[in-house]
Amino acid sequence: MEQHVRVLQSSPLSMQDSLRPHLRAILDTFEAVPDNFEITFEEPDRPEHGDLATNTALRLASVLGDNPRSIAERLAERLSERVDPSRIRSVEVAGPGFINFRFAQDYLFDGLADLLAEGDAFGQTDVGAGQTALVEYVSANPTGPLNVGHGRNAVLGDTLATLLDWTGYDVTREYYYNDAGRQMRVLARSVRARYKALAGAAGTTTMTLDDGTTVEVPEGFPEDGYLGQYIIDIARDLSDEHGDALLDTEDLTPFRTAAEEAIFAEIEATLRRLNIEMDGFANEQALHDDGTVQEVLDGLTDAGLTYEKDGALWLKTTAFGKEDDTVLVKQSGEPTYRTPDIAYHTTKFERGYDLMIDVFGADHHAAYPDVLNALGALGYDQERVDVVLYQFVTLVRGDEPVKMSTRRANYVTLDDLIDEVGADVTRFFFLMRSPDTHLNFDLELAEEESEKNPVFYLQYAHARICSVLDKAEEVGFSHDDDADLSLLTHADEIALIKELLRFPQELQNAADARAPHFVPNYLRDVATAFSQFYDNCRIIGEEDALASARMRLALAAKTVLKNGLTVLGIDAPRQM
RNA sequence: GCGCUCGUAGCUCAGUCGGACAGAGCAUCGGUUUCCGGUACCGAAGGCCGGGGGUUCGAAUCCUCCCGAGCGCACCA
Repeated sequence: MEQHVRVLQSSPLSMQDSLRPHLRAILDTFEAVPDNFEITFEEPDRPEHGDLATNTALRLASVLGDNPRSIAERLAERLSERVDPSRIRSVEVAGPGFINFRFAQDYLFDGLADLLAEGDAFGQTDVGAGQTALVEYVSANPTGPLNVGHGRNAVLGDTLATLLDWTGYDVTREYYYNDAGRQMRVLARSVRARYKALAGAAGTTTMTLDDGTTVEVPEGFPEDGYLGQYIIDIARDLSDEHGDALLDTEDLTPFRTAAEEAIFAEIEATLRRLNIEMDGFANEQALHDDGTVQEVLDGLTDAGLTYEKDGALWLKTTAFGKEDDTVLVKQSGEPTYRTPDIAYHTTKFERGYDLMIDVFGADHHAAYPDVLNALGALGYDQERVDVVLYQFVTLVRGDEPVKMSTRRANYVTLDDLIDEVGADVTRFFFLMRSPDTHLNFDLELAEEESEKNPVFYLQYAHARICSVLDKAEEVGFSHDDDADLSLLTHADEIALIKELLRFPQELQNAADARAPHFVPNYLRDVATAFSQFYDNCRIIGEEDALASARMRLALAAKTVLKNGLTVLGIDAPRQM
């Protein structure tokens, strides 16, 4: 905890924490104020409203039956007597009854010194210390290359994991896939048909797709088989390795295994390009093999939540408020995807995670409540599972939507996207919007390496600071850590310091709200504040003491940009 | 029909405990450089926050009804 206090010492969060007890003590002297009255602070939008504000008086008006302005006056007067003048410069009543606080400059300089001392670790907090978190993401079944939607999932999940890591959690990144169901069977049959065709053991036939067009496929190719070129490549590899030896085998296993391995290798390679490395993989088959799936079925049955009908086993989801019950085990004896999914989640609980986050596409929204409710029925605390849903991605090029057909596998793959715009831009564009909004990914804008492209604005600011610091050192200036930071009194210097000190809180908010997009938005503000400072405050040419102090401030800005981009998984280049 | 997400400037979007005159980027128009990276900075213009009703001292934010968009509503995942 000592670490936590030290890290946050300079941020507005700790200022709130230090002001709150004072205000609480004052409120305690008012009979009518309930003990559980919540004291809240906000960071005002406008500088003339100070650095921190509270609406306490406004909210007490009805409770006390007095006008908010006069309540505020009384509170402010007593607060002024209590606060530490080395941290708070002024306490004022403003507007309808807000109490505005202004930070003392020494408080800012101390914060800046702390920031510089922490360096690469600045921004880390330990509010999650001692807690473990599992983030499940990507979780695409290995039936083909990752698409653009998987990309949003992957980048969101990865960044959420990093955010939790930076806020103190012990984080595990996990990828779950279904390797036991129908999809993998269709995949194996698709490969087998291609393999037979390559060996000359199958003729060709035509198949009509949903859009009315026809394609040539081998005889025996599944109705809903996978049409991509990668299937043929896998078949060819099998043919090279085994010759005709697999022609007569009825067992799909060699085809399935070969496909799974080949496709997984591709998926992992794609993820690696995006700086994504999973800690572990979990698969459905293992849950069947070790009996977890059966335990779940037994548990739900013991809870009285299942029944048999039409040869299938049903889950009474109506008991959770749904319109219809849903099938757990099909007539065929095979479970639906839901059942192993519940089983998988029980393994997360059994492994003892305090927090479990699932990243799912919007198309899952109807399904996950069943999983959560089933977990609740099995005695697990569903509050510990948090589902982050993201809306779909549309690729556009200027005004033109990019047409895609999943069926034909002629969609733009995630690899194609990375080839076209690069990993940094890919990550940034997926992260800069709220998961809740439908994402328009503009390839034209993404490819533009100019000021129009927000990721370059941040990278440019970082590169520029590196360049300026190098130049200043070349001509004989230095930024010792004993520089006198109190020389930084220009309005743009103060504004930049305040912006930089918000970083730990900003990461905290992003982690708490599961909202990675807070970070790109914040970093843009940092880059803007730096640019304004840079425009109005020279370094080279100033007297040594001031130049040193400004170099320290530039270094601090560089640190925040670098750390922020690191959290986003994006490179912070020294030059563009 | 039901459910989820969304509807904010010309475009793409912030605004996540309801707060003080609604923000950013791009696009448009205008300005800034003897000087550290102008891929920058400053300014202007641009909004009945989809619409109606309600709660509140106060609503883009909460409730309700309507309109519109996307996604779901499988013994597919």
